[in-house]
Amino acid sequence: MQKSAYKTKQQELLLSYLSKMQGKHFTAEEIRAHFEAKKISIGIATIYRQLEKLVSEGKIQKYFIDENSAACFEYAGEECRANEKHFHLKCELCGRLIHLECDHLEELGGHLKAEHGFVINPLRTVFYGLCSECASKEGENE
Amino acid sequence: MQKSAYKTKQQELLLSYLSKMQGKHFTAEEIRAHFEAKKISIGIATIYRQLEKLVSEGKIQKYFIDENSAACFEYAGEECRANEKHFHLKCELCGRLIHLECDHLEELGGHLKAEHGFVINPLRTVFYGLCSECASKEGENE
DNA sequence: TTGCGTGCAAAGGTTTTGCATGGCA
DNA sequence: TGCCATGCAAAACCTTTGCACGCAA
Repeated sequence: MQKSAYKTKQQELLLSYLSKMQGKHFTAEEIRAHFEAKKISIGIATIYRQLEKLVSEGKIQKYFIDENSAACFEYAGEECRANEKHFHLKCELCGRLIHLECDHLEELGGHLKAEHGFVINPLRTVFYGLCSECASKEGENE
Repeated sequence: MQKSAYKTKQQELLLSYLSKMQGKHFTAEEIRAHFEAKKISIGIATIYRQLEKLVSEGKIQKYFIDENSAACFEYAGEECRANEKHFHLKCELCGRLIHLECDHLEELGGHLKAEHGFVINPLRTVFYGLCSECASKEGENE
């Protein structure tokens, strides 16, 4: 299970970049483009392999935003990991991804566990719907 | 907006099949295989086009279960459509997809709207986590 | 007859994999 | 030196699209 015997430059670069950008999301391609802009070339395959490893180690998370677009990754800070209140909202109209911390959601987790035996994973769960701006726009038209 | 001027055999077959299988989920490929087994050949492109139309009409829903596997579709019964309490839970371990109706979740929708201006779409939102069985198994190991 | 829906094949995009090379220990 | 990680290219996968044909109205 412990196979990451070697430390490499790409590994470090990647992790340090992600950790500096807490609270933001990235696709594999965006990461590659970022380093390319800095004249650092990292193969896309390497990025995918590193991200996969980091996900399995719990250092970053992977989100499914849209099935036809690329997966999003985000650094999991220490606070964030132990946080049952942090959820993601995805607007179906404008595509915005919103971070939300709310006690009510923590409560929801407790309820699902107590009443339904389901242990929710806030790090992977995404709520779909309409953000406030798009919802009010929609309201005008209907 | 109303362009479905024509009724076709494939259309009927597809909708009647999906409506008979309420509460179950299908991928486009599974649908194709089902009809092939019955010696009825429907092109995969046609299935995708029909499903897309049915989704935009609200007759079926589309779920993102895993980003690297195919999208899942499910018939939206009348009761189901007007239902703010119907949510899906996806077990990350055993892969099971659970249907859940719960007043608490309806309340959650109200809270998100009132406090955060976010209008949740229950038909697309999937909660990830561990089902009761997998959660208890995990508990033993830890 | 008109034109939408179908089917096939090709294209599109994201992610994975095989294999030779390079770098860490 | 030994072996993991990298990089490139090719493959795999799901989904969309272009185009000609067939079928519904």
